Amino acid sequence: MPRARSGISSPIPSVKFNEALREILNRAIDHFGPQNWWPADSPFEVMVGAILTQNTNWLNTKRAIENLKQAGILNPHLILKRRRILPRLIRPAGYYQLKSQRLINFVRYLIQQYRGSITRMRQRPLFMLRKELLALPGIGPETADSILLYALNKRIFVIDAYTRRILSRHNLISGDEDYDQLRIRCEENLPKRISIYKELHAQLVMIGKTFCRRNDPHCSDCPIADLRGLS
DNA sequence: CACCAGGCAAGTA
DNA sequence: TACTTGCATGGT
Repeated sequence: MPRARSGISSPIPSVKFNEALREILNRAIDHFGPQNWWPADSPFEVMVGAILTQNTNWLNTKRAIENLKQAGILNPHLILKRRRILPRLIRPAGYYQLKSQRLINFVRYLIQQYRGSITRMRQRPLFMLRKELLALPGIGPETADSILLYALNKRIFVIDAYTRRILSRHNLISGDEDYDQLRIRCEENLPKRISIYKELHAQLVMIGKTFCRRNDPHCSDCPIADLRGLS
């Protein structure tokens, strides 16, 4: 029997949730093809992208990254050295003052703790890194986990607005879980494989961008339109 | 024109 | 703890 105790709603039994995640992943891959995220030429570019794309359209983020490449400063030391020109270069990504400072703080951390070496950074265990990243200003849970999963190849699942909206609209979660509750619930119901975590998050973003906008959900030809948890 | 985008932090009560 | 607001550009 489903438990409904003490006012805490538990939308769906776990045994169904894992099947739902599997089904979402399989159907999305059928529909969109494998995404092989994160789209970037280097782990450092992933990190920069993760910060620049906060609440920002990916196309605008790409423009900002392209500007950094064009200027030849897409590495920790040069970003620090040329920090004065950052706002102009990353302008298309929006919040450019804020994000310039976030990038500067981040590369300072990378240089001071790891001499700018991502290889050295990767030696450190997952949850020590997560704690360090979350202590930096402007690095919240989603940004931290994106960096950990896609730049450092650590096994942690990324929750974003699309993930929450899609699972919520399909009644697979109640929607009021906090970030870590939702992350852990997903991790518990997924094969413990980094490649699965990477691909599922990528596919959820594809579904979200294409079929599950804030307003205007044209969910008719969405590959998971018929998936529903609970009732 | 309004609304949105691969968040986060600071302020308020 | 639970809301609200600022940050800002470019697409639809």
